Amino acid sequence: MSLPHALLTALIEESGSGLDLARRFDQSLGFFWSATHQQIYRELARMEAAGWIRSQPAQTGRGRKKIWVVQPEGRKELRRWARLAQEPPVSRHPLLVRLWAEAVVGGTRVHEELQRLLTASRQRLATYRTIEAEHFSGLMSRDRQLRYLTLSAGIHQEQAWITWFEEALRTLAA
Amino acid sequence: MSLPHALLTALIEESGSGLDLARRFDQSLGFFWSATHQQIYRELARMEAAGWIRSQPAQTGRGRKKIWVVQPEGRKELRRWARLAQEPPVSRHPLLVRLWAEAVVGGTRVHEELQRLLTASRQRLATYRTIEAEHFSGLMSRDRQLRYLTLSAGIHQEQAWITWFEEALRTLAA
DNA sequence: ACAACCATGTAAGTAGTTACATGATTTA
DNA sequence: TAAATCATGTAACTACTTACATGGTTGT
Repeated sequence: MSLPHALLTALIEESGSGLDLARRFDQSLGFFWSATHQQIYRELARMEAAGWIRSQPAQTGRGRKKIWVVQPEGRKELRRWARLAQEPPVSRHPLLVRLWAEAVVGGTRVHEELQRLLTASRQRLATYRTIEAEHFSGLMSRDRQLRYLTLSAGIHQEQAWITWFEEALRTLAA
Repeated sequence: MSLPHALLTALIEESGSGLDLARRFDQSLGFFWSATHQQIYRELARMEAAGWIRSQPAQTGRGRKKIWVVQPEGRKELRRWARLAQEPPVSRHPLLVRLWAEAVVGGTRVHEELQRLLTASRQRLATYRTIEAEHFSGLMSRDRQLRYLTLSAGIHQEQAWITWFEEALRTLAA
């Protein structure tokens, strides 16, 4: 599981509350990782129980904001995890099932869906390009280059999908 | 959820037992969808309860082979589902967290992991290319072209990852 | 008869999603 | 002071994974 380690990394970068983290995952980090606040709160509770993080101040109960700070044990755990081999996630894209169903039973109007997903991919790519131009242009430090790589991965993936969507639309049009 | 609809499509293509399906998902279908036999058996039971499929003959209990046949209700359900809009799955690749951790705490030896994943991607791509040459060469019928698209999606994805792995390795080497 | 394999299934646990509940703080 | 918003949390559910159990068939 990578979520707790994503949270540890985020908190080392900058301490914050559960909602702060949820917002960061919704915004800048969203292009390569996502998590809802429910998931985050549950995970933070587990991480506190494990002694990886501590809340500052140690308030309890609902509604009281907690700022989470990573403890030495948390850094140790992150270093341990970050050296393990991790398999790439299996991707199960419903569109591929739909395309297969089109081949088997037909009449699924998959053309429209391809067009819709192509538009969405182009928009995501445009967003990535904007972030790229604003935050990752010119000469970059090693640290900055490493951060850029996560964005670059998203760009490569979207580009691959866009090329494939176009190919698929040509196939269906023929 | 797409698994029951993937199973319906597979069974319309060719009726078979749960284990037959598991083997098909392990082999040819594996490059765009995967499911373990436990998942498949549970889903088949639900699909039978819904009246989408029926076993031929209607044997019960452990160890007795059941050949599943799609009922008219099942075809209807597949057609219904195949027209719904489906969002692409959010991809959470642990490697991106690791790369981010490398930027934040360092010392994660992510270089080795990138090399390992690059090799694995190259092997998968080679497998896809073999399937492509053996089953999808020359002029293809529309049906065949549609089936090729699922393989083509895998090829585009792997190529994108390979390009990105190489870029990431260059960045880390610098 | 018994080993190997084929085939179906149960149980327990992890991860993620959706819907809802509740307390605390800010602001009109 | 009431509404809006911030913030934390519970509950229930779905999908997937891992480990194990059990019956049936085939070959020696």
